[in-house]
Amino acid sequence: MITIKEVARHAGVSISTVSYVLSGKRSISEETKRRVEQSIAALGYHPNAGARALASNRSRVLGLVVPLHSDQNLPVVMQFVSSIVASARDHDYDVLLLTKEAGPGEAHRVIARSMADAIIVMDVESADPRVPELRTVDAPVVLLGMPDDHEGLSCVDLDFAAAGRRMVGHLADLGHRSIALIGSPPAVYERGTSYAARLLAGFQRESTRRDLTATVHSCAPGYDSVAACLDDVLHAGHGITGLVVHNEAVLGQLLLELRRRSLDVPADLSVIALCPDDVAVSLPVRLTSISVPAQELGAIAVEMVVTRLAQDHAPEVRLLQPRLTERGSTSAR
Amino acid sequence: MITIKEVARHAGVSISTVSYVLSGKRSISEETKRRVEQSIAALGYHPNAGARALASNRSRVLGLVVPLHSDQNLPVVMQFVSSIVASARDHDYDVLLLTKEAGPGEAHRVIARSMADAIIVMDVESADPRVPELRTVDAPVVLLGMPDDHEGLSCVDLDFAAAGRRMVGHLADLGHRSIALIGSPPAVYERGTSYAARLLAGFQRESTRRDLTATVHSCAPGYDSVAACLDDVLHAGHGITGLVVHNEAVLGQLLLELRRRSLDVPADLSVIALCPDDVAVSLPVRLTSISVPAQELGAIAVEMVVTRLAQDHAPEVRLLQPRLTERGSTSAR
DNA sequence: GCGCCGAATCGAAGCGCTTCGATCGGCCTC
DNA sequence: GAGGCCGATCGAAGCGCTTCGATTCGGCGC
Repeated sequence: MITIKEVARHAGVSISTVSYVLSGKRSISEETKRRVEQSIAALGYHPNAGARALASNRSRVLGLVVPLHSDQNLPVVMQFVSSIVASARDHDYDVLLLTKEAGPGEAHRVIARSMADAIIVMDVESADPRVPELRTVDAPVVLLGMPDDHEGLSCVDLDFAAAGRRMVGHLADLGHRSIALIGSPPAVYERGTSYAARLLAGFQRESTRRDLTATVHSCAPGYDSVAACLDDVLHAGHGITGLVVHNEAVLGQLLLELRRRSLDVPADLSVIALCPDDVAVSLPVRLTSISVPAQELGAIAVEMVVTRLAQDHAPEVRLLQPRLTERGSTSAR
Repeated sequence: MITIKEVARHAGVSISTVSYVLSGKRSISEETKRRVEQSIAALGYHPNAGARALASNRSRVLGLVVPLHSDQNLPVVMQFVSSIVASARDHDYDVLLLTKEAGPGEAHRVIARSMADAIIVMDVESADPRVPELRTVDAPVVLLGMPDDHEGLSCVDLDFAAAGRRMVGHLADLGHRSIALIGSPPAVYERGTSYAARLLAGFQRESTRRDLTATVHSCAPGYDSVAACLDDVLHAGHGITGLVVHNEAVLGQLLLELRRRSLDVPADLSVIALCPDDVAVSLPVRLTSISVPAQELGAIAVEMVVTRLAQDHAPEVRLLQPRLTERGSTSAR
């Protein structure tokens, strides 16, 4: 193994000079810098991470708690992970993979052992049992998702309430007077998944404000339950003309079922969904949608963590405003 | 931060004694061990990972290269990751997340800096460009998947050739004389994805051996291309009665299309697939299938890596034998 | 009773890096 | 021309751990 000592000897300078060339924390003459860099390249030197961590008290590693057994949307989970890893690398951090399933103790462990400098937690729910534990972690923690009680913690999330309002507003602007929300399976609401509840609240608030007739239906995946749900929605007698869907798993089945019933989208029924863009464009009908900007949220989470590592900083909640993309699955009434 | 020094003082022993209690590398009297353990608990001591890595020259971290932008099967990717992380933790290792997308240099980097002790690479393809680079990594490397040229590298994978033979054999045993393989999209074969080619080879070999009429069809996802593919399969004039499917993405669409054509499974057509068990059971027709035993493969990969870390060990290829689960989607002819 | 052995423990030397103070010229100022 | 200052560099003290002798001590064989 090539050490800094050998680089120093090769370049004819002291160890500390090499270190300062690497870190840029003191001024070094151009000439010396060049020689050192040449030696580093010539010898193929790579600083030892353990030694660096020990001396500097910084591991340059971020702990990331990922839901691996998630019943949720895997592509979105992957998008988050991928943008977090990429952003972390941009800031010269590596990512240590912790699993939600292994429990909240993991975050403590890696921080206590100085394996990581900070923690990012994905898939945080409304009444997430991990939150109290996370509050006691002695390092910056950023949550992706917003628990009800986020006192003292930093969070990043889509503004689901705004998304709910926005989708209702979109339909209302087109003249729809009677709409329905097709939400997540009952289990999701019972679990108190934060975003589902927030979207629902936004949906209802805007419906009331706009004086629309609005019904709410939670819907389990599966051909039969989708059909049953649709029966509910359509035969409630409200003459529903607009559908807000917040349940990616059933989108495909729903559209198929509509087609089977010879209901045209958007002529007979306008449909707007909250789902990833790639899903919205790959369905039998291209859907007007709001997407979860996973890339962006991940990058923001990393930035928040990095900021807090540089200097301490009060906890902060950042809610990203939804962006709606029209794709023709909604039309004026 | 509590250090080993404070533990030693608290327990009234030397630093090295505490270290030996922790590592068990020298014998320590019961009495002393007890006192030290009490002190550790009382003070809430956690060994500093950087210091440990520096002194012992072992990070107790595994680098895992994950395909994050994979167009493949995300649930399976997740199963791999999840079993690898769990197995690693069982062996007291942590997992550093590296992405396939960031390139093969990442493996080099983390090893050169001693951030990880070994590397596990997922989603290795037939002519994987990463392989030559990986061969030069100065640490144990285990591949999940088998490149054509795996000289000097350790690999773990399902025996796809055996899986192909087994599925053909299953249909042949039931009396089918004319069968078809519905394979992956053309792109997968062009990319030379190892497992697709190996399954195909097994399929063809066993078909020949059993003297069956066998055709091969690659199939892109999407409602239309599935229908077109099915036209190909059925109207080729061979009177096909059995279908081997190695293309998880189209399974659902395929079964729907069969239903649309009023072809009953298994009365009119026997179908056997290679897909995860949960997919096999959640489709409109429960499928007889061979699954990719991701859990097991991940665990084996970790074990191989850990073994090679304990003592060096020649490269080795481990191919797991396929297990077929009957679910009634195939019947005698 | 002496030497020897093994079990239990200690002390100290690193592991490879960061960082703080000190040093050393050269140059500017008055 | 002395004093002061600043940029560039060096030396050494850790960071918290592992590990290799060395040491101590009680018991054992003869």
